[in-house]
Amino acid sequence: MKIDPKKPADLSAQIAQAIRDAIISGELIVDERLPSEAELSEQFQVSRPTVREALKRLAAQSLIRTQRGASGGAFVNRLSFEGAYSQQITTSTLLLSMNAVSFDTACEARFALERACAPLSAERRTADQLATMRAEVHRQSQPGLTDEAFCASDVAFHRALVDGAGNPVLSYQLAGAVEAMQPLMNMITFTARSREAIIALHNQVADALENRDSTKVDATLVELENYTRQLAQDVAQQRRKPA
Amino acid sequence: MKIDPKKPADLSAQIAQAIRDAIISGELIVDERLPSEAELSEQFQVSRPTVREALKRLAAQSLIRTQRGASGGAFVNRLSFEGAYSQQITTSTLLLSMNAVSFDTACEARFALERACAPLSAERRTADQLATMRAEVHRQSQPGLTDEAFCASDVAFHRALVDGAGNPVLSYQLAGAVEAMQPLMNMITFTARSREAIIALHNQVADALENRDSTKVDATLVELENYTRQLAQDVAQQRRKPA
DNA sequence: AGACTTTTAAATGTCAGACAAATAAAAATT
DNA sequence: AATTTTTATTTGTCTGACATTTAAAAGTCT
Repeated sequence: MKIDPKKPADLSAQIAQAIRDAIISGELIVDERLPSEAELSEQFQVSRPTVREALKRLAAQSLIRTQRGASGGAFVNRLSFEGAYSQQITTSTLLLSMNAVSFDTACEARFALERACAPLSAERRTADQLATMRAEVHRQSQPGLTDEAFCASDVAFHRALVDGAGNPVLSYQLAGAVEAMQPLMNMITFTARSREAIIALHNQVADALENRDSTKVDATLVELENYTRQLAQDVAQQRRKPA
Repeated sequence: MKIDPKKPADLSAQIAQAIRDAIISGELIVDERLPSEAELSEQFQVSRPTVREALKRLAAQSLIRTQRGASGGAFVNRLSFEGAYSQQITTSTLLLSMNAVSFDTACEARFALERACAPLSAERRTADQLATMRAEVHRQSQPGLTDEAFCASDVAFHRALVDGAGNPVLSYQLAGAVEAMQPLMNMITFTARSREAIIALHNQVADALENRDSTKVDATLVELENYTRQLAQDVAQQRRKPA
């Protein structure tokens, strides 16, 4: 972890990469304390501000945390699934908005991934997760709900479905795909009738999961995907000619 | 983007979050230039090193890039799918290794996601992607290949399969799941016989994709998953009692 | 006037040294 | 022995300076 050829790019980036490599390779293990900023600046032969910039880079990726005080310092973080969600969601959201990903493309990806979870979820979903889904469907049926709140509840419903698979790796990967859709979904105006249709399909999904009928879950998700894409298409068409 | 309550935690983290929010909300658009470090330090009423630490945090997430010189500065990055891969893979890899995710769990997630791509890939795969897969299978059959090289080729094969779906969102989400498995796969010793079996299954997948037979692709992926998990189980068992 | 060279100014990258604040351990006191 | 005080360590922040890079402005020559 000492390598630092003086030729190329920013020192702070190089130092961050060196420490990052040490973490990935296992040279630095979870909860291990890095040398103090003063020691690091000595070790890498750079000033303390430069070391600090490197450490901030790592902190931004949740690879380390810092603590002030006598026995403080920078410590290697245990990267948790929960903590990785937010970053994953931020990145996914920006990817969609900055690259002008079409609603269809995002929607296709989302439902393809969700359907991948369906068989596992039908097999393993807990009563708790089923109750969460029922509760969200109930919320969706409340009058006076804003479109944003409806979408948020939709996301919560689908996350419960995904979590039902009982596989943290799947939940992590899916979080980005499901949550990143929310800004796109928010562009849709949900009429009373379209909400009714979606709620009905959500209820069918919940019913099928309750009966552990994975075939039915899959079929209903296909229906839901088609309906959602149709809805988005209608909204887009209406915007083109509002008359 | 001016809010900065002086109550709580690190200033550089707060400033980074304020700028991050501005980017996410679209207040700052792609390729737009941020105010100079001097201006930002004035605007936020902090010193330049503090501003710089904030900017380095954002640079670590590829949200901005910096350029030196007269008309240089910090610019909002377009977050590209390609660029997001590496971060996604790094995070996924660390998640698996730091949380002691079992081989079975990771394997299950990976194949569930891949099977989600299979129907789309059967429909849309290009001749080019098929050729890539054939080439990788051929590489896998070469004698004298190290286990690492075999695994790397395996990853390349599966990435071509995923890319065949022609959905960049899917490719992005799947990259993490597929590549993060590599360190786990590398722990397996591939005998000549097991390589033969895997290559045969890979050929079946390629054949099915060539015929656009999504049912066959799915069935073969299930076989491949079962075989892989069995293989890992055997290795684990052999390690427990090496006698 | 036009093409080339030189200068200049603006911006990031880096450094040095200092002080503030938090925190845990050591020392002192009750 | 328990509590309080002191002390040392470490991160967080500030100030000011210099180095380096780069594009545009100014100058120079043909």
